[in-house]
Amino acid sequence: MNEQYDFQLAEPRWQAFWEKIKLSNAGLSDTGKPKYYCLEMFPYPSGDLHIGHMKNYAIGDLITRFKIMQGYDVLHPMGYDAFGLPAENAAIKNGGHPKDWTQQNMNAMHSAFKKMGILYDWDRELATCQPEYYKWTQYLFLLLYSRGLAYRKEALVNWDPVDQTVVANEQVSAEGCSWRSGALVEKKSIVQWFLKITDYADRLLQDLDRLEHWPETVRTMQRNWIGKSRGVEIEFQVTDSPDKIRVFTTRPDTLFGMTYVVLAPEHPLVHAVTTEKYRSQVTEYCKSAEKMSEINRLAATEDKTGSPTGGYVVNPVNGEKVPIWVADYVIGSYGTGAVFACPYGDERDYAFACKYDLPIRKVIEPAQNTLIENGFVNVETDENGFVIDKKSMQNACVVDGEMVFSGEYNGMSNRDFWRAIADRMEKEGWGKQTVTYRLRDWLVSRQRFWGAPIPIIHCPSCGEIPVHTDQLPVRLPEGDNIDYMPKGKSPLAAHSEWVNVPCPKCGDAAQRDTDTMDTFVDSSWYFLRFCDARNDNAIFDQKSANHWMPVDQYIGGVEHAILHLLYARFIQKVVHDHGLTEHSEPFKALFTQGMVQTRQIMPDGSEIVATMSKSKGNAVPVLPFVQEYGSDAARLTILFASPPDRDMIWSEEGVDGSVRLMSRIWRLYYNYQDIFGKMKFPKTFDLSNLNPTDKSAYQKLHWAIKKITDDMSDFHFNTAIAAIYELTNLLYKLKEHDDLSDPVMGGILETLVLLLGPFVPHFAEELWRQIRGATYEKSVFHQSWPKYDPAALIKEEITYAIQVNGKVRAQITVPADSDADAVKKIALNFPKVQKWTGGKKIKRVIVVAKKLVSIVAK
RNA sequence: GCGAGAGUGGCGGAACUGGUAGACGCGCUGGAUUUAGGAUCCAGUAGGUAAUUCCUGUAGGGGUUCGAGUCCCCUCUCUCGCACCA
Repeated sequence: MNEQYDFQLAEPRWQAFWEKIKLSNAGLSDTGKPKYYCLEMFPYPSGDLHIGHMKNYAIGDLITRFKIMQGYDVLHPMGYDAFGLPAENAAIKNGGHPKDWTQQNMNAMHSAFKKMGILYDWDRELATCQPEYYKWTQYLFLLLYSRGLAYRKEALVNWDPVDQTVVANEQVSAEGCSWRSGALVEKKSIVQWFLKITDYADRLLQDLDRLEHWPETVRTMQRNWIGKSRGVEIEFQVTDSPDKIRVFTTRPDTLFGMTYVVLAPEHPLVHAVTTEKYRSQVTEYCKSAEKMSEINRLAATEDKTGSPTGGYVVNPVNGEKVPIWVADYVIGSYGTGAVFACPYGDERDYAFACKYDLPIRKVIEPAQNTLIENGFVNVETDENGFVIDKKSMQNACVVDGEMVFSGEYNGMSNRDFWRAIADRMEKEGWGKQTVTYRLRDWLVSRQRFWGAPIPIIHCPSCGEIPVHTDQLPVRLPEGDNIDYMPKGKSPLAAHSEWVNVPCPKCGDAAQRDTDTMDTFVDSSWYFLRFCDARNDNAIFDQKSANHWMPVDQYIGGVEHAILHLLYARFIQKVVHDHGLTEHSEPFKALFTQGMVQTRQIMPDGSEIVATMSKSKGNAVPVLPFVQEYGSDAARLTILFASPPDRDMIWSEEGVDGSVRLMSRIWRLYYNYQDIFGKMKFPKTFDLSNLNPTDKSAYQKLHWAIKKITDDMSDFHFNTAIAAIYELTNLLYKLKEHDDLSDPVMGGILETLVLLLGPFVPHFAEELWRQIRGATYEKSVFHQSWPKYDPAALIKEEITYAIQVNGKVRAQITVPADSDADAVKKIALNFPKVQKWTGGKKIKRVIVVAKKLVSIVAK
């Protein structure tokens, strides 16, 4: 054994060894081992792995190795989310085909993964840009199409002016910027492909309750994103017109308080209800509203604008005529694009009514004690319930109460009235209860080149014709005569020999659809493909999918809480409904790791903290770090630095501690190398036969086994590593004692290697081989994870803390089987305690078993 | 504005259902060994204090309790998500 551990030698050696013995290949044996599917979100092949990636993949590898040692048949695959704009932008900048740039990056990442020693089943490696993969993405699209879940329509969509393509709602930030380019999106009306995720809204919502191993935050975010609300749809007759305006509301109980109706500027009836007198004003308003939303969707909150139309509707409950307004605080694409306004009970309507001096009618008398809560001030009304001084209200009344000025319903609680009026409108036929979702259909067409072509042919006479599945994949053109420059249309459109094909149905001249799919489609099913990655005849084999799915542990960043995770759940459900898998949820447990950030000093001297990513230019690559300290030290540092779910600001400080720990452990084995090979070490000991030194070493080991095993299941890797430090520190102390015996120390060192395995795998493998000798051929990861000896955790003596009047004043150590009275007696007679109780009357003594004694003295 | 989470030494972070706050690590200080060390080992390290003493301390303020980082109320700060969703 060398005096020092040489990671530069050991790491490649054991990486090759693991590959040779197929340690990372899943499903090889029929030994009846239970399956375990561990998956990290696959990366976009941006070039090289940075520290943020490393954190993600280190966690996956840790779990994988831990589960292998626990006797599972572990599936742990890796691939690349390889379609996407950066490749295309690189092709524009440097020439060449996006394919080549992507392939280069994938090669670089593949070798980085290997240098990190992460245990992947490389036989299942995939890249979404390979025809062998996107063939099945296209197949999936056609499957959706055949089930009526993919359709084309013209819609006002989010246009990214930088990337020259549309993006989905989910892909636009709250500030109105595109998730990729960061550009402010514009609104544009284009014919687009959509996936009907709204059909699954309710199931996506309900099944969230079943995902008990998902973080609550992610479930809440998805719940909010789906945004289910129960309400009613009411139809209002427009006066002097056959038209009816349908509105959606969750507050039909405020119907008597309706004083006007509002249409969104893009509502189809705006022009029909507008009278001549208001026509030019309304047209002008709609135009400016459209422009507004293009310029800044943020602007609106305070300053609501609108215009009367001159039209009126009739309130079915009291026959009153109220004016129709058009205003952009109503969103065209949500609900019916129209609302009835009750300024009394809705803050937005209240603000609008104040601005345009529209009447407010009181309909709910809040209970006295709820008045102050909302800043609402009760106000005087005239005999018809109209508020006399609007401003004096200060705020809308959004609390529950009793109905007033609501005809025969006066005195009813507003909640009861809600149901009563809903029943009545259904009976009388002017309204019905409905459910509305915030979730919209998933817009999947992209006007760019580097994605899976949408496998549809447009024929002038036959219309949309899906490409026959045996004609898949619809391959992207190769060669270097392609102009990737974005022009608002996919570069494919300019490639005439690609576009022009005979119609599969009639044979006449037809054109391929030139859009490509959103890359989130590619990644919404890759976990299924991993179950059967080399299948040329089917998207995946049902038996394989049923065996491996669901993913037992999915690991990735929170940034995908809505986008990817919602899409993947949707696709899994579709595939399930199609009979391809028995599971309707893809990810049984989800762990969202915190992001790795960097601290940057800006040119103006200010400091910013930003998530590490290549596109931000602040990515710290892993390879130099790994080359300097070794993969094991690198991951140990990252895992020990903070709990994995917390964001961390990256710094290399701390790596010295990891290196130090490993060399300390190495020297421990170096010192004891003579005893290995000479003797066989017992696994457990009878504590009563051990001397105090042996005993405390043995007890600490078993404490550590328990601690590490428990922490591992809770993803508390930092405290598990702390336990390794503690054990090592104690062994260093004890080895100076003469009575530390070889059998005990040998047994501890044999077990410690196993505990190290998931954290520093190369190092552990090297030590294991050193212990077992050069002729030994098995991996440490074929050893089973150690179990703790419960007897070692039983304490014979217990230290009690003694508090006098709430302050800790002394400690006493008593035999573990001492009863409360005995402990109390010792405590009260303890000199240090008497110093504080002397001259006082003992009023109360509380003994908390195995913990402390609390004395109250006066 | 709404929703979620967080605030503990110089720093990263520990602390199970209320029970000795600061585990473990980084850094720092002192010592040992060494030709030398950014190697190794030992000791110390929340603040105050002469003290192996006592006091004060988990963003701030109140409360419950024998006992509060942990539970309750109020305030402040930060992060994330949604953002006129009717």
